[in-house]
Amino acid sequence: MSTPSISALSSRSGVVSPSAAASATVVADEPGIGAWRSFLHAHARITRRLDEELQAAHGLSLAEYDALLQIAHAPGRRVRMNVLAERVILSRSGITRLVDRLEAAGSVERAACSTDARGQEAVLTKAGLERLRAAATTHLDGVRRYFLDRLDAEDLAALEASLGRVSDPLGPASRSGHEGCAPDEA
Amino acid sequence: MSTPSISALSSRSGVVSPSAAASATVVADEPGIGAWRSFLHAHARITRRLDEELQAAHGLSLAEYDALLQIAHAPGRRVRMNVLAERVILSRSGITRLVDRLEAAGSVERAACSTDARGQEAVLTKAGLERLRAAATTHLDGVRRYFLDRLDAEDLAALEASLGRVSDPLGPASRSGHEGCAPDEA
DNA sequence: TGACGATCGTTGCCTTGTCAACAATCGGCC
DNA sequence: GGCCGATTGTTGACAAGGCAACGATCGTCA
Repeated sequence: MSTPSISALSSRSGVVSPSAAASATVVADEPGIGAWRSFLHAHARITRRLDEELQAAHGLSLAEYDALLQIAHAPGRRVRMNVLAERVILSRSGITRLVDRLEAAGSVERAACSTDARGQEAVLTKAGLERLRAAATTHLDGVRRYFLDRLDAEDLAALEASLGRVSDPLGPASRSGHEGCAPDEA
Repeated sequence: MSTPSISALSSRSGVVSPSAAASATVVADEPGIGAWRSFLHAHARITRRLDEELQAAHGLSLAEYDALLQIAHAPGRRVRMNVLAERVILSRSGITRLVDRLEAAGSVERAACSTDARGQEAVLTKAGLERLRAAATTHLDGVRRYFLDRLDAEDLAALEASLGRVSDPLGPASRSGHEGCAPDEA
């Protein structure tokens, strides 16, 4: 588990020091790089913390928590592996294995998809829902402490707008609007 | 390589639908969660893209790039493993292995630390510097395309301020101000 | 109806990074 | 000076996730 780090990646100043010998310039700097570094740093620190807390308190990684949440939100509390992978931002094999774990833990069950014989759905169990509920308090508490509480409403609005703009199309991105197989739950 | 996903993690609405049967409420929602989700999403998308590009063009992961950059910025182009780990946000073992790779590629060399017999330093080689320079153009170009160009100066300033505030102390964080062993390069 | 490319979920193999344990060394305190 | 806890870098064992390949199925088009 844990966050993969990624970390920062840019420069500070074009020239290290006037006295530094040979080739002093490493990488040209640029306005805005500071924001980028803050972005990476904040992400690395916060997600690491959140993951630790979630793991310690409920034995869930952030990705697993997210998967449970996505399933819980879907109509019928079931989602095709397919779309789950997309939402949690994992490869198909990654989702297969993540669901394996959740299934082994009894939080999720697999079910054949009624309209597509190739398909599998991940269905949230009662135990899974319970686990998610418990984990949510821990998680949301962390998000508040590390993120929300440090920003006022204005900051949050600005952040959401900026970051939303940043991640929107991002090149040749595919987007499907489907959900699962079952139309809905009774 | 690639980004570890992490993904989003919160809720949309407290109640799924008035018609949804049994326990409809999954997780309580909260103002600001939208910003948080944007944050995670933007990070996942962008770093994945940047990592792919860097990997394809120069065979470097984002973490490796960052490590090279950190070393290049240090006085003498050398850094203690110790502090390098801290800056790249990796565990000590993680840094050992990352430097192993860079060393195998000829981008870095290990050297004993003059003032602490336990210590090792990662020293940037000429080839490493060259590689970093080449990679930097690719990388900075990506950062611009995916991040900087989508935000105006005001957004960037706001982002930097907000995110900086968010990642600052973050609880019991240690901070050392050291650099390496050698005072500086001739 | 049958053939053919596309899609779905899974699996084997690989890479990356973590944790725990280790030997070597440091630093302080007696 | 010598002991003892703390720190440093490395290693072994492991978890997580990606890619490529697979068998099964779908959808389309002839």
